[in-house]
Amino acid sequence: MTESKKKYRIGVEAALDVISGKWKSIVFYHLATEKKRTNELKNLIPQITQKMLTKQLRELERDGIINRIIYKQIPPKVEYELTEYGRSLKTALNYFCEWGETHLDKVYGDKNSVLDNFLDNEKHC
Amino acid sequence: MTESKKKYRIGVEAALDVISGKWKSIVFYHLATEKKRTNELKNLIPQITQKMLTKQLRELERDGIINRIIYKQIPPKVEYELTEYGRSLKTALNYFCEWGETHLDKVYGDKNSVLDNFLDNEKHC
DNA sequence: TGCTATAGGATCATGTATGATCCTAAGTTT
DNA sequence: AAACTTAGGATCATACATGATCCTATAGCA
Repeated sequence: MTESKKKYRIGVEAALDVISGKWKSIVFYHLATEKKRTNELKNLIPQITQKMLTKQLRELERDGIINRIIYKQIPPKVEYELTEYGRSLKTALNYFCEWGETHLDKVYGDKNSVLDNFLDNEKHC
Repeated sequence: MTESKKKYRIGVEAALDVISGKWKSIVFYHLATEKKRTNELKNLIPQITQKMLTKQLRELERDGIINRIIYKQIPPKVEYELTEYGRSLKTALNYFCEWGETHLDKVYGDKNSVLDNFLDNEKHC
């Protein structure tokens, strides 16, 4: 996704370029419900470093998935939200999420033994 | 996907572990139509090295996505086919593929300028 | 005997993604 | 004036994914 005119063989490759990686799907997930400030995201994903978070957000922005909303104030305030285009990814990701949970059930007997319970009160998919 | 009891936050992460990587989706795609011998796959994906192909196939097999069929003969003959479970990924991947093609259209104006035409005669999704 | 065909193992090299740590700007509050 | 707050840049280190190249087993056939 970085080089100009990278070659793809099937659409899946292009989609994976946009959403794969260690953090992107999680960031997407959190933004899917509503827009969030940088620090909110950081708190929702404690293990991510500042640098990685920024990098993922930049790439998602470059790919048109999220908007970056800058408030002119000190201390700085920045919010991120899904774009309309980003929301169009939801359906596909939802199928992926369902399949993934089924897969975890299959591999571990019970998906809840490996799914962090940080989202207990929300739906995962 | 390699460690035992890796932690996930959402199902998407588990699904991505199974199908992301530089070659997996392509291998899956080729097996989605019908089973293939190792060398057939190698020829369909000329850029992949023998080592990488074998590695992807082993991982897909470990994750229950494909079957490895060994014919007891010399020279060796091995075929790979999607399992029933592997076929259950098709729907989700199809959505991903459609979205990916749309994305390429959006980014490059025309997806066909970046999609290798090695599949001209077949559907991409 | 020596060659071919097929699947894949072994070794070493490189590239890309991720991570840890420290630094900055500039208003506001004390 | 000093400390606080927030977003994120800069640097250096490491881990993991991918790649290039060479080697092997074995039966059949020329």
